[in-house]
Amino acid sequence: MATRTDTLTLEVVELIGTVVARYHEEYDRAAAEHSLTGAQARVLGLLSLEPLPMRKIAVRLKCEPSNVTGIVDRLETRGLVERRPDPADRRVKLAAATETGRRTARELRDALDFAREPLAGLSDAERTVLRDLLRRMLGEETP
Amino acid sequence: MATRTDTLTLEVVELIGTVVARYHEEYDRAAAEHSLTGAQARVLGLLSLEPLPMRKIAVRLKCEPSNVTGIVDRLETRGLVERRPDPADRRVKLAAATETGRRTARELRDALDFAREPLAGLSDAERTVLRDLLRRMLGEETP
DNA sequence: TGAATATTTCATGATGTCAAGTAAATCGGT
DNA sequence: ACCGATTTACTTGACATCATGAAATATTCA
Repeated sequence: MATRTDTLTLEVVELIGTVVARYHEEYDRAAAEHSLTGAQARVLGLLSLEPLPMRKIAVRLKCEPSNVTGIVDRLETRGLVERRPDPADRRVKLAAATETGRRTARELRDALDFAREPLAGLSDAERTVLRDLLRRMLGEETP
Repeated sequence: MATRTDTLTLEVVELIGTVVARYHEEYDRAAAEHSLTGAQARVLGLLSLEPLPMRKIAVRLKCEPSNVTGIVDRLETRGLVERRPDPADRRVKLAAATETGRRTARELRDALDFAREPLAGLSDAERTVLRDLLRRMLGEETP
């Protein structure tokens, strides 16, 4: 059984820290190429899949709804997103990506090669092992 | 050979995204328990290992030196960090963790169970595989 | 009608950038 | 070795973004 401080475990923890750092670097760099911040890119990515009420964006981002107002404001100013009324509930405003917004989101996704490219160096079998280990690490049961 | 969009690769990419999100949740939660922000906790963690000039902190954080001034200011106000002159170069200010700061940093590290605890569910052999796969993903050669 | 919900606005603080300023070290020519 | 010019380290100030929380408004629901 591993102690809390055995070398192997600490090594893996540090590697995960590096993965996290690398992921953010890549994400922010890709966003910056479109003059977007990380938060804006994240919201735009969500809205490129489907329109969402402000409330749900806040839940996904794990932040206060009042914060989302500003982020969507900035995206809307740049014509990447628009607010629509929800026909079913007049309290709700749906934020939806515009055509320009969807195009930008697509370019962003394509630029996010951080994980994809290095994974090309692994075989299918290795990728499968990695997937299963990550799943167990995250407490998801292998289906 | 994997295409850019094969299911397995996308699955792994998404898992890594989840790992990143989980990591930050845990990190910020642990920091918040000590009334620290993520950035403050990160700097305190660095300084608990060794005193560093402001410049080097900025390099580690990949941000502007002017930003570090504020973060260290706040840590200093709370008595967790102090600024010392560098005897070798009077332009330089060394930021160093105080005794209180080192204790806080230690508690923070102990609270960061995100990666350690779920890793306990993996065998030594599995951890070794995970370590090697992560290393290759990060482009580090296995020593 | 009264409670709960969705959004916005405002105040505040932390973080991030950039430009300008001060102090100290270093470099190059004499 | 000296001195002026450049570089380096840090801070300050102005400004944008992100984050929280409290209060205001509009709407829905019980």
